[in-house]
Amino acid sequence: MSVDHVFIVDDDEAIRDALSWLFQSRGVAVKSYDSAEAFLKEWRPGQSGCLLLDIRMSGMSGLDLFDRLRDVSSSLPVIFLTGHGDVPMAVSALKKGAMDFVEKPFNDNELVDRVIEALALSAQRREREADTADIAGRLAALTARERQVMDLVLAGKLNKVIADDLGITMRTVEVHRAHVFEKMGVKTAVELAQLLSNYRL
Amino acid sequence: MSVDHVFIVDDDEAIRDALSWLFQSRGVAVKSYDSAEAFLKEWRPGQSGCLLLDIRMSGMSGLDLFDRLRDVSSSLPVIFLTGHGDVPMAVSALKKGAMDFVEKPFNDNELVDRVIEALALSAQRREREADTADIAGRLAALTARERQVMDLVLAGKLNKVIADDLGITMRTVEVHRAHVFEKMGVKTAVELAQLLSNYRL
DNA sequence: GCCCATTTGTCGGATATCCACAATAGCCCT
DNA sequence: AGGGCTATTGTGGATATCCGACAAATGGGC
Repeated sequence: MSVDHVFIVDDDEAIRDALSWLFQSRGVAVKSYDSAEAFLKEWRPGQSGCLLLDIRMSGMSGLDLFDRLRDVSSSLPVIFLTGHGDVPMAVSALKKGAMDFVEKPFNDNELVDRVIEALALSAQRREREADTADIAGRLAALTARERQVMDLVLAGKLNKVIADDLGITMRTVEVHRAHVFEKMGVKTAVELAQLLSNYRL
Repeated sequence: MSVDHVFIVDDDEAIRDALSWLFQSRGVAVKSYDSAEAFLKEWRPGQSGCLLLDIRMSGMSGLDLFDRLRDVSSSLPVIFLTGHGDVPMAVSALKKGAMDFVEKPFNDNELVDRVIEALALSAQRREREADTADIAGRLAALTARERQVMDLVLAGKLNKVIADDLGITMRTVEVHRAHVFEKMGVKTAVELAQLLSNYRL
């Protein structure tokens, strides 16, 4: 099983070393990068962990990298580190979904706490995404007709009504309905509703 | 129908006047207060609108008022205004759920846009809360036994199994089930599941 | 005593579930 | 072209479940 890493992206070697030492001494695995580009080269969506991101860097800035990650719909929690941040920058980053925005020099213990929080969040998100992907996969296995029937079942309609709506026999509806239940791994319409309600959004 | 107001809380009369003029000229209703205490005296939970809150005030500070509103679980969106804010303060406010954190001097158009966003959010929250309260009310009307039966129904169990679990007759379960459906205003178990899935959390 | 919650019962119709058997159409692969 | 597979649709019948109306007994609280 892959351990969740803290990804450190900072062009200042002294900072990288200090952060690496800090987290490794607390038993948290670390990977360091000296630029946003270097991180992007290794990063694969789906990896979970926590990104510690310096804002001011030569080349791609931390904010640019953040936007890029949002584009690929990464759910990686991001904590910004900055030496010369201002209020509008912090507000903008947080409103865009950053987990935190910390000024250097930072308090070691607080930072570690935030990172551990973020790692927990990331693991939780990953789990949730795995569930969602699982559901999505099962939904994709449904045929178009089965999907239609399922939607009507979830609308609380009776098989007879569904048959009318689709212009087919009740018996056919029953077959589709049974297939939907089988493919989705449930035994009743209520279970199906519960399953989808938790993961549709 | 009550119009959504912008509530301005600032101890600087010049700011209050400027903001009042700004919003009234854009057709947004305004109520001004010269202190957090004055606002709290008039404020009733459930009112929707948007709070424009100065941080530095004599007496109760804006942050104190914000915390107080959170305690009474107010869903009023809050936009902080500040002349001398720093990054940690902004970060803290946003992480606690403030909608925005704006430094003076502010851009009129941007502020108005944010406020209009906030008013929309507030209206949406209010609607959602009304729905939730409605559901909560119906749930409260259920007897203990009906609630038990409902939970088992939502677990996808058959009446026969529910009867076994509760040590009562199937017929009795049917009666409770019918009462639950009637009180919750639904006709099928699936509708019940849909209803609760959207408002339970 | 009255109201309500809880429990139980019967009867019958409407619905849903399950199974066996069967047919048509479209697809991929050989 | 032929064979296999899936999706789709159909029939008939047996069984289980759900639902509504009518009825009634018990116990608690006002």
